[in-house]
Amino acid sequence: MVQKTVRIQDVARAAGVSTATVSRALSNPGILTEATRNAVQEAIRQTGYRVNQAARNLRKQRAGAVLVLVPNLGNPFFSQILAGISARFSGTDYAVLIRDTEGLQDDTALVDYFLDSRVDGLISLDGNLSAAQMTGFTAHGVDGRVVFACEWVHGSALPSVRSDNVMGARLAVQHLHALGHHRIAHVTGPEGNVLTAARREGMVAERDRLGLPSRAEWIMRGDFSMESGQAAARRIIAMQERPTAVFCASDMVAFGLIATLAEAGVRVPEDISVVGFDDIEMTQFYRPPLTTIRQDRRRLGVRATELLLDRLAAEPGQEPRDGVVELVGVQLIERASTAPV
Amino acid sequence: MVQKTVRIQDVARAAGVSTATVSRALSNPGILTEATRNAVQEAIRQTGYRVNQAARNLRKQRAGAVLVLVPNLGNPFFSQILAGISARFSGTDYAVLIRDTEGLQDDTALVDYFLDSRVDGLISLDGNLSAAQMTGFTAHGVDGRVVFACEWVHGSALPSVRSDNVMGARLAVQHLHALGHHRIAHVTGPEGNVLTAARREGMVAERDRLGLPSRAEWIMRGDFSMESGQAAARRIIAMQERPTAVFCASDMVAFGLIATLAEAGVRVPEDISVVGFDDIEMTQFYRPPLTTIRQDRRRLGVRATELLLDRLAAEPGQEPRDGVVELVGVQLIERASTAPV
DNA sequence: CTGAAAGCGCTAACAG
DNA sequence: CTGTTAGCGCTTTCAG
Repeated sequence: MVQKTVRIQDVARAAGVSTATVSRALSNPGILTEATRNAVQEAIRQTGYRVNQAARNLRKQRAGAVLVLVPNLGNPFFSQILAGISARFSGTDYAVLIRDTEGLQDDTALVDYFLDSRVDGLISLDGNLSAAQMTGFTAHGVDGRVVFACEWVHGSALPSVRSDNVMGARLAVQHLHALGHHRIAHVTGPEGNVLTAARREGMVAERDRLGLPSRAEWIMRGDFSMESGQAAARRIIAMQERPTAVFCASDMVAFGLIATLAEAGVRVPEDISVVGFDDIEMTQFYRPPLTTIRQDRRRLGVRATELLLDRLAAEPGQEPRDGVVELVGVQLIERASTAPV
Repeated sequence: MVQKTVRIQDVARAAGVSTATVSRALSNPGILTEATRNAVQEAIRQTGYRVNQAARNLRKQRAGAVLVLVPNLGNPFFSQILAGISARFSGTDYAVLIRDTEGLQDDTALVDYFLDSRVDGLISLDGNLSAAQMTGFTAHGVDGRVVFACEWVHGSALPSVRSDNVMGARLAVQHLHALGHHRIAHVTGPEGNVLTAARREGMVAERDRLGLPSRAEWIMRGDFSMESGQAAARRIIAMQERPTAVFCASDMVAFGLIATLAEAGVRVPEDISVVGFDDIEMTQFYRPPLTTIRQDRRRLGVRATELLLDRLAAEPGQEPRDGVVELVGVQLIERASTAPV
């Protein structure tokens, strides 16, 4: 700031009122006479005054910011959720800080962001926060200002907004079954991830409900990446008894799988049908366009933000404490990667 | 913050020193006796003291944050740049605020972020800031704390870190020429975008240098999106005299193009070779894997951050003012979407 | 309805 | 080397 900064006092002087009155004109104009209000407004215009947020925040004992934790900023999957969060916060007087949990040492306690008065709240897209981090929140009484989006922490009562992952998996299996598929494989996400568990659970439940055969080798561990799709494809190619369809825990996995099958001359959907999960932008122009389960990622972000805003508006210590789990609906998007057996 | 917050005064009392000494122990421990330093450190540990950043920043007349402007947070292209920025700032005491320029009204001046003491600096990935925004920076003397990454503002002297877009385009054309292609088309980015201009310029220059034929209809306007690739494919299919190769201004365009050509029975690379730009994650597992120009997006972010950190360290008004243009090298990545004529 | 005054928690002269 | 003191710029009682 090179410009000589104009302070509230300058406005007060220009308007011939006290600083308290200027402050009121800003935060609660209703309680002022129209005359004074106008005078102040005129003075503000003339001086080009802008309130110093740092000072206001200090005085109001708040940080004026929230932290968003992203497992991997480089992963495009999260960008739409971020966009939703960012959009919902715009217009509020909270700044949005973003941090990748990638390089997060376990000794850099997240709760320090609160203790340092750097943030008033936290939205985590990462469900793999350590137990130490979680107890840190509770120990310092900030757990009422933490919400999860997309992922969540297994066993934690903190509020979360998530897709209906179980339903998504069921829809995928139902769709394949309707096309006549019986031998359905699944490439999971990484072990220890809550989404992995939910999607696998839904897949297994629906498969069993429909009385479809199950073979251990048809459930392959992956990690949401294209490389894990590639690995799964290689295993499938080597199988004695190949599945006729594969449900992948993410679209990226599906891409890796399809590309690798194609290299080996296995065609999708003619030889094997493939369903993804997420419906990222690319799916539509992949070859073949991918049948997948759509998650409303933007809405995940928006709703998590609204949950947090509710909590930020509450008296400290009086935040709603019920373990909110808000389920966002998913949808089967039929494209060309699935076909009758 | 529910916990009763411990202030610097509490530490001072516990250590039997003044608050100034505690402050020194924090910022400049060297000037203290070992004895006092230890006493303070012990008191800090006992009390669990953490400095209130808001207060410190107010006192130091800084915001402790930087703003990153992203044209479209939902676009995965930017995530790697963000990751680089975020990584480089971690460890510094600057928070990273992220804002989408999508919903940005032109009357919400960006300079207000500075004037409200919300940020100390700005990195813009958006080169389409209005003239009003730009003059706002200069008028308020904050232009020494603004840098651009990836994109830049045409005609502005503000520092920027960018890929060597012209070279990238030349490499693409050279590669196609080396494969025997003469009739080379180009799908551009959106009009008015600096990247569009640079890449088209490089393409045209190299084409002419090699004495390759040029036809107006072979230069098709796009906007970096898959949809514009789709549109370009339709036009190509309808052409009397089709190009044998297409250089696309982005990988996304290439995906849309290839998928749409394929639908019409035009094969890549057998019938038409395609080169993209960016080398986003997906390219490797697209079908066919895409030949493209790699941009080091992470480095773009890291270097822009370092440029900004230099400026933030300078005395206000004394920031380096030379119009830095830092070029980051690009690289041709040969995959399977290109082949000899 | 408006003003005076007391800080929010910290750092940086300025003395000693 | 350490303490005293005066604010950073704002909001919010408490009087009037």
